[in-house]
Amino acid sequence: MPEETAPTAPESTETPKAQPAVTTIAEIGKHEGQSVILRGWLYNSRESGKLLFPIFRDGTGTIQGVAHVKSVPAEVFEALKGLTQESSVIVTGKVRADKRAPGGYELDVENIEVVQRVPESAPYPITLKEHGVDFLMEHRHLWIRTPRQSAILRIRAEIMRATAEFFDTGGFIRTDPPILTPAACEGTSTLFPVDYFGDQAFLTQSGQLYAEATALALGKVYSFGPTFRAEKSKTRRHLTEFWMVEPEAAYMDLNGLLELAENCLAHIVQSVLKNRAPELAAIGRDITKLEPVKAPFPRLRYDEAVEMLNQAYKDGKLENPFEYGNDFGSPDETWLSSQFDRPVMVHRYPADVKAFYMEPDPEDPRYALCVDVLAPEGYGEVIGGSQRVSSYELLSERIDHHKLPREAFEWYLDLRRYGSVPHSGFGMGIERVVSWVCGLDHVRETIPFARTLHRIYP
RNA sequence: UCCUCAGUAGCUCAAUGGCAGAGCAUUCGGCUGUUAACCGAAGGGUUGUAGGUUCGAGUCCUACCUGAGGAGCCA
Repeated sequence: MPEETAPTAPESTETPKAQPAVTTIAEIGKHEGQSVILRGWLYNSRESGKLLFPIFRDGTGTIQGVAHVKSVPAEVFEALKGLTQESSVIVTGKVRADKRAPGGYELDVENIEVVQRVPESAPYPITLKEHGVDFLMEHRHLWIRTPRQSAILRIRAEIMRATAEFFDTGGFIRTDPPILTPAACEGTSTLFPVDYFGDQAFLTQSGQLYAEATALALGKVYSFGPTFRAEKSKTRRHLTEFWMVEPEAAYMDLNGLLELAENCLAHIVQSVLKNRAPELAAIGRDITKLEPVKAPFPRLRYDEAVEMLNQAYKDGKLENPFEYGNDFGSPDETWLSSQFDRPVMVHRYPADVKAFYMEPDPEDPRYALCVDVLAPEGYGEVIGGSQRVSSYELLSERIDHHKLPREAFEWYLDLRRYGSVPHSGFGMGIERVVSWVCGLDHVRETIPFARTLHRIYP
């Protein structure tokens, strides 16, 4: 955490005496008893006659200021009195510990410079009162200023940092795939078309196939970037643009992949617990639900998971019976994941319901060497991965069988022509991980500007 | 694409088929420890759109528009 760098205090060409230090609200405890400068915004203010209680925020937290008509210069009192919500201010004040303050400190205001005053005629639209989701999303550019939303975005940043740290320190080389692609990677999802100098191109829906190529070049790799799905999904788990991390490793089998997935998620969750405890508290997250998230995770074969679902149906815990051979539906995943105190890894699904590039289990080729990792508390799938088909003949056959455009996959087949090896990888949806770690009920709050079926503004 | 629900003041919501309301926000006034501060007053409306039923529609009917939640598909 780098210290705040030197201020460019725009005021005073006067006495070059000892200037109060510029600091942040998060660091304010280090300056108890001293005068400091905070640069931020007016979050809210309460007024009681001759006594004003402006609440400031600066992106790192909030702190209540106190200004009495007799304790500050008249022009300072006037500037503060009736100051509008979210006006930007540079405030000087003395830090005082106070048991009544939620953060432990208050600021006795000494001076204030109003950088920009929000006019009364067009007041800040987001009040401290309740708002509907649609209104908040329409004002997302302002909604992210609220303590809860900024805490979520800080946790998101920590999750992304810890993810990169996990792979960087684990010998994985970051090799980002193209975002503009010539054809469907998996041939299933709906893609966003783009005009590419007169040719049809698409926004990527997965970097996996490219990661396979870089893995065979560099050994262990990962990609980390945005992904696009044009599916008309309208649920709390879907975005049309989301961030995915995709590790891929040569000579790694399914067992290695399972270990990688559980270690990755455990590292992420433990990092957030360690480095973002105040933010977790700010959003009211029950951290006893996160503390058990350590390797090893429970592992279930698809067949075992199906048995559990059948029993749950018999016991009346599930509305609909599960039909063997299908992929799990959303209610099935929700119920399964809620049976464990940490993510559960379901592996070896029937090959028929899985993607064409997944390696069949040599012990029983009706099953695929794949895994879905389901987060607890009903959050469902956060990771999907598999060992990849390494045989040229089998992959070639699968491409034909799925009626994929063969010429678009020639380069991918080359990976099996020239030094093919067993290799594995997975994709992890960052927003779903953030949603689970934060205990949110919708992924749209996990990214600064969510792109959903009916929203591309702001 | 399918199912369900919702659209009334800037925001959150009320209103039995019978005068369009409240809280917050804004403006004005009051208040020396407030915690979404409080007290008093004022301004603020084409009830999503278009038709229909009715003496009378925010309310009932039809269509459409917009959005939300779920299913499917996925991360």
